[in-house]
Amino acid sequence: MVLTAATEPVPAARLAELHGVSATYLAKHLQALSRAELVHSVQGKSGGYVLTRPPEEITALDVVEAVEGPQPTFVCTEIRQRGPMAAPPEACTAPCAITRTMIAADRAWRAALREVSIADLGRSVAQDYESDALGEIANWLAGSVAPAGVRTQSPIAAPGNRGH
Amino acid sequence: MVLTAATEPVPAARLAELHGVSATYLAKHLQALSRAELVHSVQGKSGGYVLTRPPEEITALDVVEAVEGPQPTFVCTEIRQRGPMAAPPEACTAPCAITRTMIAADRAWRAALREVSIADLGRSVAQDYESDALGEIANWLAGSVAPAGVRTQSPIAAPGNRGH
DNA sequence: TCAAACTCGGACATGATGAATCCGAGTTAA
DNA sequence: TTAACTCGGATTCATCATGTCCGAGTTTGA
Repeated sequence: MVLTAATEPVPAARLAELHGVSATYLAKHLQALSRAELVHSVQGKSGGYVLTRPPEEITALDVVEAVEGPQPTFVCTEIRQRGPMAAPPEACTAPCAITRTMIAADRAWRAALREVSIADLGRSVAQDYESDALGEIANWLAGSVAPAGVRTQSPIAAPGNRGH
Repeated sequence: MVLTAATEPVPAARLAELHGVSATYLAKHLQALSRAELVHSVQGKSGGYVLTRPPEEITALDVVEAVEGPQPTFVCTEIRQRGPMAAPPEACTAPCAITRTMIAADRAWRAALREVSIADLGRSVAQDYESDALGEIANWLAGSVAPAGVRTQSPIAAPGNRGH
């Protein structure tokens, strides 16, 4: 969402400073977004990350699947094929009833995430704070380029910042 | 679902034998179902677990929330309140846009699970295998009561049965 | 042309959560 | 009264997510 406001490549370290989180860890997830072709990484001295598509064409589901993986959250262990009443393997070609239920719920979850785009999220925050927050962020990204040698240091991230 | 077919209390060990899984571990989750008031535990010599409600009134969501907990799967870490562009706490009374999106998806997931009952699942399996599977299971539960001392031993559960 | 500095990328420790287990308290049936 | 069998909570272990590090590659400026 921040990259929406940026006009030039933004380094991972800059994003981490903005959010007050670990730079190396944020980089890890940005790599996932890069693998998923959501952002394009440009290397070199003034490199960073850029969106590959307009924010209207990036859904929340795209982001979640990029970092969590596209595989469904429920995996069946086929206990129906175990124990004294085990069903024969040839009768277990299709997923079981419980699996079908979980898969259906999973689809509903993904469908809901597919409905909202990054652009939608940007508009939502603007409405929440009744100010052009993304514009201010864009300013901060452009400015605050510390002169050579002196780099603005972000405060230490609070321990135990369990994120998702 | 198995308890649907049973007419008498079923011990956790018996259920574990039927499914070919660890008895002690299955017991742990049955305790969760007991805490959630989905099953009632009767102690003593011929004790076990019994459903507290007719299977039509138990949804898949009830079971999932009983074992996973009712709290939403997404927790916000409030990174908007951190870093140089941190939003003031008084502006953060309501959940942020991303959190709202995740919560909405979570609701959709739970709604899908709420639509299917344990009774539905039982009918589904009967249809899947074109046989009264639950009836056969009920028979196995009633019979196969090994004479004193000799207890039918289930095969060792395959290692790495990662379940959900 | 060259060199230096800055970028991303994948490989490496650590901590927390879930998986699997054990033994004790309580109850029932004989 | 006793004895056996049940569930219940406290404990240990493995796995995954979290957090970190250093090397390969590229661009920019001199």
